[in-house]
Amino acid sequence: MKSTHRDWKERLTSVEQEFVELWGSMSSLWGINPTMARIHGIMFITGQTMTMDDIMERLAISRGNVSMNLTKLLEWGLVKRVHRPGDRRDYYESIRDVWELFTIVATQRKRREIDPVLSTLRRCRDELSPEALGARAEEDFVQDRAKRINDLLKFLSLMDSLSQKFFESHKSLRQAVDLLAGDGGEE
Amino acid sequence: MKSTHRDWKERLTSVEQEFVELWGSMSSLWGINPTMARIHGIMFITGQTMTMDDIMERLAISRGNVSMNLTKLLEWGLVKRVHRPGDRRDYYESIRDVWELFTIVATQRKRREIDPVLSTLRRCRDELSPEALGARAEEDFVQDRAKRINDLLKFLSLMDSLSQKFFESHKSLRQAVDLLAGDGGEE
DNA sequence: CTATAATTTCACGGCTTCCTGAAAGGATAA
DNA sequence: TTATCCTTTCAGGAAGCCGTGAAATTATAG
Repeated sequence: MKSTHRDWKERLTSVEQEFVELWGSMSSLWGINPTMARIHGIMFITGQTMTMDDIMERLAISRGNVSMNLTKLLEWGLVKRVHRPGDRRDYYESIRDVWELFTIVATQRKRREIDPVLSTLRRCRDELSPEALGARAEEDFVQDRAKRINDLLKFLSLMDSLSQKFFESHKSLRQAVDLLAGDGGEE
Repeated sequence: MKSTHRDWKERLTSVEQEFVELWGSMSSLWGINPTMARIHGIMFITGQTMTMDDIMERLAISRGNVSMNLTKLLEWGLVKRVHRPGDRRDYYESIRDVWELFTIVATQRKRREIDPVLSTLRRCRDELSPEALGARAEEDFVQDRAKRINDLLKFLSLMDSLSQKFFESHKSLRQAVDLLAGDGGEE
């Protein structure tokens, strides 16, 4: 019962490690690369502000790698740079709030991936319109393709506006959920 | 005004091509590879049933590639195999309905990626519980990590059940949307 | 301004993922 | 059964992505 101090610290570290790997494997879901996710993960789970050297050591990766991925994380807005008086080094810390995290990821993916898809689809639609094809737009072949594209556009626009509404109301939704759920665990 | 026949057919094909490339570039959003998405795309946009040779020719890829990716598409349930009497070859066709498509993709991603994440997170939570760590679970360090993991679990479980409800009601939601929207285009 | 500390950039190499084409496997008709 | 047609499998190779480490750049202290 004496040497448990080292024990539980090691246990804690190994859980952190497990979490970081989990975060890394989720990266495809976020649309980022595994290392970028891991760097975020280690700061998120520990809640610590870290220097590049801390991260290099903890994840056993090179300085360049850390630098490049931190830059991306800053661009995404998932991580913030902070300074300490009397210390030249840059420190970094993760956004802490889960809802905010999720909102950022969803917003970025929408902007980077979904919006371009929508505009390409609209261009496809216009290329099949009577304005572009004249009377030939009446052909069954054309009508058929046009209908599919329109159905897609309708659907994606709907999803888009639904998610928009969801995120706009996320603060109140969150309050509601917190109230309803109390502090009573997850399930 | 005579030679427009070739013209508009080419225009149509080029729009189809554009769509297929769009579908390919969306693949990361779906969690599949670009070729798999393209194969699905060409069947979806044309609405045709196709043989392996049709697809090989249209996308300029090898037989083995088509075969492997069709197998995956069948596993996902995005494509069905159909037969024609008096023809030995296998024909394939895409699911037509946009909502069904989306439901399938979302369900598969959940099963393949989100569910495993949830169970790993639960394991992390249990490893930080008093049952596993004894009195050390009271330490601030541990409490802190445990809280983050619990917040995450709460959040993800909520999202999970929300999306569950969304998909369960997708038929009625769809009817409602169709009714409300009429046939009046996308925006 | 110079020296030093910290960070960023980027060419190169390693790794993973994907694709090809040929060979094996399977099904149908004769 | 054998011949023919079609599909699947898989070893090897190509292509793209990712990480490294050293050099270049930037920032700060003296």
